[in-house]
Amino acid sequence: MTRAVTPETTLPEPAESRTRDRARTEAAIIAAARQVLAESGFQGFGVNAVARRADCDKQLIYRYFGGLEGLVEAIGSQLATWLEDSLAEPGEAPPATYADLAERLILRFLDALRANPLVQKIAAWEVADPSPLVACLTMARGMAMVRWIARMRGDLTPPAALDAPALNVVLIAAVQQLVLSGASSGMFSGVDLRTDADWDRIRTAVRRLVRGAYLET
Amino acid sequence: MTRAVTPETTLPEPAESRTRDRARTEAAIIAAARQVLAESGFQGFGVNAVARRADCDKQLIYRYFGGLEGLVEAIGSQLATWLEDSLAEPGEAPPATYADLAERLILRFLDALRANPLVQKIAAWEVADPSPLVACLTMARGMAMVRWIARMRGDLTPPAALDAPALNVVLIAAVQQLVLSGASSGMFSGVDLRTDADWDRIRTAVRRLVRGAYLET
DNA sequence: CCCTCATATCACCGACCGGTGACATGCGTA
DNA sequence: TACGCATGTCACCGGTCGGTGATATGAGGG
Repeated sequence: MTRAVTPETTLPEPAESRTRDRARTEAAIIAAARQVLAESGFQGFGVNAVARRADCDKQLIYRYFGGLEGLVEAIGSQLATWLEDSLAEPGEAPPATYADLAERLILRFLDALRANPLVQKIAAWEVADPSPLVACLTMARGMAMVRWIARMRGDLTPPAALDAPALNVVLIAAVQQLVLSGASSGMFSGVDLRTDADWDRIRTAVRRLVRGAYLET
Repeated sequence: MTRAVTPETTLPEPAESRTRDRARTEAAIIAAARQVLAESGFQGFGVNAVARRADCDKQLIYRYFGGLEGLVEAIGSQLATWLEDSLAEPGEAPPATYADLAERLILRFLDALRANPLVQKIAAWEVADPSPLVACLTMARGMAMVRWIARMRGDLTPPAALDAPALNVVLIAAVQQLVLSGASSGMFSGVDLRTDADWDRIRTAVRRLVRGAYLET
């Protein structure tokens, strides 16, 4: 025991110290941030938690990203493209009517959001804490949504007498709220949102609402 | 300066020291808790913040309520009755059809929630942080909702072929998400939610959805 | 080979948090 | 009047947070 500073207890692998590769470290930090956010939500999302998860010093977050702000921006820029990919369905026949389009839109969004804890946590973050930190994420998510809708719409036009954007946004909002509530508490307003059968009820109701709104004279 | 412990700087009114009234103090603490929650959200909702706002020592929160848990329960028990009162409209003609009932239900809920920052913050809390602390609030809110719906429904019965609870819960969820997003960021998915005109768009869309779902053959 | 600099780590700071024990004080009562 | 207890106050603890300056260390170029 020449140097009794007791640092050896924390170093099981002293030979392989560290890769010393900035790009790799940055990627690890971003991945850690996404994991922390997806698992713990924006509560407990901070420099310390991300650094712990990435197994590096938090100083690197400040050096490479300029703090949490820059890190969140980096996540946001990734998120936009990733979200669109997650929503797109490559070999799908284009919808025949606008009601078909709207129905497919809403139900696809339901499945995609339900399968994505990270986006769920971001959406919850948006409503629970209107901090400037989350503004870029909100923006990225919103732009991805409208681009996806525009691309999926193609040249279909909604009935002129209807406010299709308002109708769609109401149903999108419904899906988002139900998915968030289902993920957090398993129900909403007395209706269970756990099993696939529960969600089939919701899907049926959504279909009914879309059909009734768009197909009626 | 006989006792130079410097406590005089913090006592501008030494004569009126304090009322020494437990019931009054408890009420002040509950009121402070509701204010903190309504203004700052569940972030920054803690013993220290509430005690500061109530202008008393946080020790009293532990003594009188057994900690934050008991305080939240006290708020929850108040909330249930208060919510129902806020939603009820005394001298209102009963709805003629189930579609009328549903439409009135949804739109009333929209206005009531939009006017209540406290309930908004509680709703946001529910989806953002599924902690046991908020469970009683969720419960109180849910029970108030179903009682209110049952009381408003009277003896009207929905069309047998429809899953009315599912349809209603979808629209209630939509309203809640839109109100929360509007309050936090002023928009949702690219649609503005600030002015009364914006909300009239939403109301029209909701009406259209209700009519289409319930009145169609 | 050595020097340099980017990379990574460490130690520390002030602030705030939830929680608790000890103390002061005034009200009701014996 | 004097005591006891409920009410109110204060100081302190351990812990975590965001943020920063100083320092080690390894890779690559002269």
